[in-house]
Amino acid sequence: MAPSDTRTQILDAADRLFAERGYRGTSVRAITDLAGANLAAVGYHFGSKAQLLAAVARRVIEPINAAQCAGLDRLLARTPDPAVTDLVEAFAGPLFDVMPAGDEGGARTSRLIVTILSDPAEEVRSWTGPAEDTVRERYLAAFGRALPGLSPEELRFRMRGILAVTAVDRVEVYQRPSLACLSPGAGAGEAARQWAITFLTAAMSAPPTGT
Amino acid sequence: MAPSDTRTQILDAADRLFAERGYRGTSVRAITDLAGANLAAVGYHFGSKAQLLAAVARRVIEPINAAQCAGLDRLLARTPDPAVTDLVEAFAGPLFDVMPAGDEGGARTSRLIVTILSDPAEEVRSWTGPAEDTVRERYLAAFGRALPGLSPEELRFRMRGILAVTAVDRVEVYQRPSLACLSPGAGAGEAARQWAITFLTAAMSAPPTGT
DNA sequence: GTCTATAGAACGATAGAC
DNA sequence: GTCTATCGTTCTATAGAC
Repeated sequence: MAPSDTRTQILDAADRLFAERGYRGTSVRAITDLAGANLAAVGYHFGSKAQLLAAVARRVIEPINAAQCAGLDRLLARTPDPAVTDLVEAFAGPLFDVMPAGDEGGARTSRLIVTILSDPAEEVRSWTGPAEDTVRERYLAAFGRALPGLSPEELRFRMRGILAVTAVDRVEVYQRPSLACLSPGAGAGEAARQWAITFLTAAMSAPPTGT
Repeated sequence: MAPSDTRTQILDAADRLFAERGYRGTSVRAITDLAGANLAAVGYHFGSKAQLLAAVARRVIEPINAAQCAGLDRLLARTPDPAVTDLVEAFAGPLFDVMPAGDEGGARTSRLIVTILSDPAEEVRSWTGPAEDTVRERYLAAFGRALPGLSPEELRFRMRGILAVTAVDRVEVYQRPSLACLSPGAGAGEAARQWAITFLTAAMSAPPTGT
C-alpha cells in the first residue's frame, strides 16, 4: 500500500523502461532489477509481461482522459458551443500536462504513449478500454458543432492530426534533444504547448476541403 | 540482378514484415521463410539483421527524399518565394505517393517508416544519412522566407507537425481500417492527401504565437 | 551463393521452498 | 509475498559442407 510497494516499484520501473526501450526491447529481468524486486514478482503481481504493460498503460492514460473529460465539461458548462481554440486547448492541454516531474518526465510519458500506440503487436494493443473512445467521440461532436460544413470524415482526419502533432512533437524532443531547438531551461514545455495550440487551432479552423 | 534475386526477395519480405510486426517482432527466420530463402542468406547478403533493416529503410526513404527535393527544385525554378500551400504539397505529397501498389501498399510503407522512426533502439536508428537533414533544411529555409516573423524554433515545431500529421494518419488507416472512416474504394488516399494539404497549409500559415 | 547444423545467449513463465 | 532454480522456447549469428 505504501508508495514503495513492490507492485508500485515495478510499475515505475516498467513505465521508464518501456518508454526508453519499447515493450519488446525491455525484459522482465531488466524491470525487476531496476525495481529492486525479484524476477518472479511480475508474474505474481501482474500475471504476465503483457498484463504489466496494460497496467502501465492504464495508469498513464486514465488521468489524461479524465482531464480531457473535465476540460470539456468545464467548457460546456459555460456555453453549449465552445470556440475551436478552447476545444483544442482542452483536448491537447492534458497531453502536455502529463507527469509532474517536469519536462523530461512529460516527454518520457509521451514517448511511452507513442511506444504503446505504435507497436503493431496484438499483445501490446489489448490494454485499451472504452473510455478513450467515449472522450474522443464527445470532442468529435463538439468540434462538429463548432465546424459546421466539415464532413465527418474530414473532421475525424483533423482529430487524428491533433493527436499526431502533440505526441510526435514531444517524442522528438525526448529522443533527439539536439534537434529540439528548445532552450533546456524553464518554459520550453510551455512554449511548445502554446505553439501547438496556435498550430492546431488554425488547422482545425480551416475551411472544408472542396471536392 | 533479376527482380527475383534472393537479395531482393529478402528486402521485399523484410519490408512487409517489419511494417506489420515491427523490427523486434520479426525474426530473421520469418523473413527468409517468406522470401523463400535460407536462414543464412541474411547473414551472407546483409551481414546482420540490423544491417538488413538499414537497407530496407534506405530503399524506402530515398525515393521520398528525392521527390521532396525535386518538388522544391520545381517550385524554386518558378519563383524564389513559393507559397506556403505549394511548399506543403511538395513536402507532404511524396509521403502520400510512396509505393506503387496502391492504397494498401502506401499505408504499409508509412507504417514501416513510423515503425523505424519510433523504435527507441540505437540499432534501429543507425541507418540514417545526411540526405534527410539536407532536404529538411532546404524546406525549412523556404518556409522561413514564406513565413517571416516566425521564430526559427516555432518554424521547426511546425515542420515536425507536417511529418506527424502525414505519418500518423496513414498508420491509423492501416492499423485500424474500421476507424478510418474512408470508403475502401478508390479515391480514399487522394482525399486524405487533400485533407492533409488543407489542414497543414492553414496550420503553417497561422500567425506567430505571441509571447 | 546456398545450404545444414549448431553454438551460445536471452527470454517468459512457473513450480515449489520459505 | 518473496525467493531460487530451472524448464522449454526462441533468437541471432556463424562454421563448414556442397
